[in-house]
Amino acid sequence: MLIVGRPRGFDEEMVTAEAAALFTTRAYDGVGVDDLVRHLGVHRNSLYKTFGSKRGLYLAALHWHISHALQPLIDRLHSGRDAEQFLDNVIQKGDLDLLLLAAVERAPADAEVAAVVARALQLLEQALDDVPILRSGRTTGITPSELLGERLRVRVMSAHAGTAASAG
Amino acid sequence: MLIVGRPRGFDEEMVTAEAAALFTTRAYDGVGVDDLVRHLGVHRNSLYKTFGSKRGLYLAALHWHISHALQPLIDRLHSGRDAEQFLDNVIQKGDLDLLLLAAVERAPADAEVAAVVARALQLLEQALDDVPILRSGRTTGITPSELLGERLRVRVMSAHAGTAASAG
DNA sequence: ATCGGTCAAGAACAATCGTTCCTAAACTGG
DNA sequence: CCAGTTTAGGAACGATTGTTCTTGACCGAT
Repeated sequence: MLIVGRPRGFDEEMVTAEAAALFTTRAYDGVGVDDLVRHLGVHRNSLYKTFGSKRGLYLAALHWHISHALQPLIDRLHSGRDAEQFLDNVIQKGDLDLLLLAAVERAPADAEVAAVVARALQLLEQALDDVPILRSGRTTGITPSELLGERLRVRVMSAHAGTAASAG
Repeated sequence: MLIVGRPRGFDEEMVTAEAAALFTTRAYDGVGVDDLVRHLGVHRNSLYKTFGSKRGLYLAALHWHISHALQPLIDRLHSGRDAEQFLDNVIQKGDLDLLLLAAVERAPADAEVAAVVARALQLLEQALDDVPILRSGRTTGITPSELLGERLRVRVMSAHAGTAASAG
């Protein structure tokens, strides 16, 4: 027994990570299965065999995002090491953009996403509560709302930057 | 001259307002033209004749939202009348949710939306800067980021509420 | 009453959506 | 080498996407 069959030609976690990257750039409905197949290099059948559905892949990507982007930030906040750098990466580089998109766009339409995002925000809030962060010279608390809100603004300005440089 | 032809069977601004309501609940790609036709009571041809495309209708709805939801808030902030009530409606009732969705989901994909949203956030920031708002007993400034970020959180929690009442 | 114009109603368009089916390929245990 | 099991490849599914075409209803001016 314990017959395995043909081995996989892809790394499941790597595929999940790249799917997360795709779902970060465009919204859920804006990413087609064709896009996923193209960018991930994995064929339809394998995706459906592994993740069950497009939604399953999205949920996997969301969980990966929380484990590999949110959790490290929370850890740093609790330890105090490089916390500011991580927070800056959230705001400037968009390290939590998938969570941001899930919160604004997906959560109202998908109850499971709403639950996952709510839990994530709760964990983030606890981490931010425990460790007041040095912000712009003053020691003050910062909430998940402020963090994601600030990221939201930078994201919009970044999208606007490439459009009109001379506009007021 | 000045021949008019058959009169319209719908109010353009009312249709724009209802479209705004639809684009607030679901994301842009999540709202089909069929949905618009169904909920607005206006037929395809009329929509395309009036707004040119689905995107045109969305942009009209976004502009309407800014004129009829954001601008009144800005006016109240400058006059100081009922400002807190309006801010609370933004956070609790989601009076700026279309702007929130446009900022997070649509702006990165549509340059014109990015420009409109950036301008809107700029106007909101000026209004919030001019008039410090009394918040939770303390007089302190509030930024658009904090406002929309707080709304984001309430929105997620609201979506999560109907799902699991006993979950921690 | 007839023409020029706009609007309404619905069928129809090609394209894309998420998903499934079928067959060949690649591996392990007998 | 053959049976058994899993993945890869690609065509194909019905449904829905945004958009356009066709036909007829309605209005103001001649």
